[in-house]
Amino acid sequence: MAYYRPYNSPPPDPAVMRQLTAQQHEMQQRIIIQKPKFELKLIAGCDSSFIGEDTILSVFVLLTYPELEVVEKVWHHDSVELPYIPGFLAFREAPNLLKAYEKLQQKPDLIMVDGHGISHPRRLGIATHLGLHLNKPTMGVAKKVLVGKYTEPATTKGSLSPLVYKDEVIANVLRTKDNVKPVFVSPGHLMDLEAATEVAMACATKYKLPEPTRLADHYAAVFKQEVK
DNA sequence: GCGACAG
DNA sequence: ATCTTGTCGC
Repeated sequence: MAYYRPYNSPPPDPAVMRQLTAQQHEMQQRIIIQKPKFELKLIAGCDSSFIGEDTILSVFVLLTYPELEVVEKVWHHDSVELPYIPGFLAFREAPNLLKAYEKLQQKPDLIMVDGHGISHPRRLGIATHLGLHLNKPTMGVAKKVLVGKYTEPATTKGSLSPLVYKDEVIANVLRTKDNVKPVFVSPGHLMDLEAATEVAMACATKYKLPEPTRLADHYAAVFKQEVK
C-alpha cells in the first residue's frame, strides 16, 4: 500500500497503516447512501484547528434550517496522536470532534463536515467516518479535491460539475459564490449526493463556505484565542 | 515507475 | 492545519 507522507511528519508505522486501512474496509460495508429520510430542522457544522503541533480544537455549531440562525456552539480540545496522512484524516481528527459533539445539548438532524464524505479512495472521508460512528446523516464540504477528475464548473454561483472516480460520480464541484473557487460536496452517510448538493446550496448565502462549516471555522479561530 | 494527495 | 504583508477589487 502506497500512501503520501507530508515532508515534515514522522514516518507512520506500516503495521498501523495496514490496521487503519483494514478498519476502513470494514466500515465501508456499513455506509448507507440513500434519499434522506429525515426532516431537516437543525443542522450542525463542525471544524477543527490546531494549537501548536499536537493540540486539536474542534467546534460544533448548531443552526436552525432553513433560517440558519445559530442556536448553540460547543468546543473541545485535546492532544492528537497521529500525523496528518491523506486518506486517514478521520483517525487524526474524529476522536476530538466526537468529544465536542457530546457537549451539544440538542442533536442535529444532519452534520456538515469540513472535508470529504464518500469522495475518498475507500469512501471513508471524515464526514462518512463520523456518520458511521454517530449513526447520523452527514455530508462533506471540502475545499480541495482528494481523488477523482472534474472539469471546472461555470463561474457563476450555483454552477456545478461532477467529480468522477472509478466511473462513479462521488461528489459535485459546486460554485457557491461568483468568481470564487468551487467547493467539493459529497454525501457522508444516510443521504445522497443530490440532497447534499441541495443543502450546500441552501446554506451558501454570501460566502464561499456554506454557513455551518463557515461558522464552525470562525468559532474555531475565536475559541482558539481564548485558550491561548 | 512517476505523480497526486481532505485538514 | 499553520507560517505570514501588503494589496487588488467589490
